[in-house]
Amino acid sequence: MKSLVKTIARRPLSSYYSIYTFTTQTQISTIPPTLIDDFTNFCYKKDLPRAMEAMNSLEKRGLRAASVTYSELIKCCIACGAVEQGKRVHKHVYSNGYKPKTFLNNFLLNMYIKFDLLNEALKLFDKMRERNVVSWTTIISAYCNLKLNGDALECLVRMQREGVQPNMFTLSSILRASDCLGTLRQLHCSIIKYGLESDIFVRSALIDIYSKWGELDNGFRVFDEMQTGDLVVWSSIIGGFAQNGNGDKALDLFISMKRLGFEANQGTLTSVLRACTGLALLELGRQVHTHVIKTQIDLILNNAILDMYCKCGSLEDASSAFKWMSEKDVISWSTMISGLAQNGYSIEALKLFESMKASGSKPNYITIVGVLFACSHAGLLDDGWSYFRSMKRLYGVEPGREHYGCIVDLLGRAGKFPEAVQFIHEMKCEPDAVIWRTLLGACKVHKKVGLATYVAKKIIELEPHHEGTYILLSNIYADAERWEDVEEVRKNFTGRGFKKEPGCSWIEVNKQVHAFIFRDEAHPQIKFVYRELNYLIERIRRVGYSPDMTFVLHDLEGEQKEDSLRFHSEKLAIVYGLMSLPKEKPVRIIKNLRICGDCHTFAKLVSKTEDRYIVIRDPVRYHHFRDGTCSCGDYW
DNA sequence: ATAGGGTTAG
Repeated sequence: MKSLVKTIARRPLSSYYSIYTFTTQTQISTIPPTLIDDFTNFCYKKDLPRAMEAMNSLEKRGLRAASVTYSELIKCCIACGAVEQGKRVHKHVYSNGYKPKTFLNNFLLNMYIKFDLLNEALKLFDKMRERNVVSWTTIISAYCNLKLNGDALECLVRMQREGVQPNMFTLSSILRASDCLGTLRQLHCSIIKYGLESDIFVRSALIDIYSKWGELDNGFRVFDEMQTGDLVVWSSIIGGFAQNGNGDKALDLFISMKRLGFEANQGTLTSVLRACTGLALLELGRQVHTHVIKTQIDLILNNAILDMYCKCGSLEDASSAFKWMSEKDVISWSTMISGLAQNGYSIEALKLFESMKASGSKPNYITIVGVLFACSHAGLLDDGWSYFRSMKRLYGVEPGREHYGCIVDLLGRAGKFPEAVQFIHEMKCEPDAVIWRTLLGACKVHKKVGLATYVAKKIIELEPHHEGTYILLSNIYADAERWEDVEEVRKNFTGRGFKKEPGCSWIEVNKQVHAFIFRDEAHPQIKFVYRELNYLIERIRRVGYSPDMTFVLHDLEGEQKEDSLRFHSEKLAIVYGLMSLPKEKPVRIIKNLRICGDCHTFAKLVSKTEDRYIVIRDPVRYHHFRDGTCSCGDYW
């Protein structure tokens, strides 16, 4: 009403009367300035319903507010997710042949993108007279979000041909669209050319994308030259190392970041947890968990916590964290199912899968991998087959390499070799080295030397540089005491410039990691460890232990053979754990190579004679030793 | 007005 008085007061007295009479006849809304003011106020107050009403009234009278007012209203529609209202605004803005300014069009573009209406946005975009860098960036980032990388890159060319130069917004957004390293390098060149490398958004995007393309070195270079950075840049580089299996470096950087006074958020801590997961640092991971539990845990962080506990072999912690989660998504369920399966709790994993379905959560590709893995791990041939055969129909998931791999494993473990080979040939995709190596693993378990030779040849054709293949094959020959063949493989292996990676096992004691490397005597207490180990071997010899010589890679003689077995790194780590941890604490060992049969027997017997719970994580499987048995059922 | 990092398998 205030504005009404003002307007009227400015007019000469005669027209005051005429307006007054006029309004009483045709309702108050004919007085335009009031309406526009009200409209503006409603928009700024985010009162969508009344703003829309006011806009309709304006429209009826062919009136229009200022562009900023409309942009406020569009923001309001976006915030409320009001699609229909948004479209009405669009129509109104364009009514009576009016041509809105570019910035208002950009607001409309942005609105359609936020509403996932790319086509509407494109229709508008094509009609716009002027398209500035914001218009282009809006479209490009929409393409990037939809993973339409080609379209995004094409836009980058088109905009420049129209004379619009990309800015830091454009480039930080389009980096994700790199379809190969070449593209990435070209984009990086453009960034340098436009002098945008120091922008923190561009920097974090560069670090991230280099890391995703496996060239973290380049990402680190960008990071290292940094003068100014923020939490996201730090998180990108920490995440990069964590995702590329360099947990050490990730944790180092995390410490540097903290020293500079940055407070980690949930995103950063998710990466830190992933680093703990990779290194199997249960105690450090637990520390992160207890820290975040006091503040805030979102779904992604919670999932990372679950995974950390599973991969550190502590299913008790994982299950309880899972139970307390207020919200669970497919990833939570899948993590838990795979975690149980990998740790040898197949039945529990399958039960959890049933609960998942009952909860209404829809299994995805990865969930089914976990389910099939559970079946193959426990040798549940029939269940595995039936899940595999019905996955498409029941869950809409087309079988892929990983699923085929599980079935090959399932058949191989069951000793059904003709079926496994036939299955591989009938798969819908070309068998790769991973599939054949699965079969090779089964050959080892069932001592199928002949088939192993054939399979290994296939693998070496496909992947000549994979060390694991040679080691596996040589062990298969050693098993069969075919020493000439062992020597042949060894020659082939070293001839290609490989060296067998030394076995390394580590254990976390009192927030410190103690690593033991085969034939390495650097550990300060190594003498005591050896002494204890000898006592221990004597004790378990009495309950029937005799070193199993077939697990020595090279053809050595008698005593020497036993010595090299005796000092396998996991035995040293186990002994150290027994010596330094209280009896009720599990001895958790992590190692870089697969566990050998002799160490496996050793661990089983020790768990019995010493009455200890021992967990060993090797690169592919978990072994929980309790009371003389292992969760893997001696099948790995 | 437009932009960046975090979770499941292999």
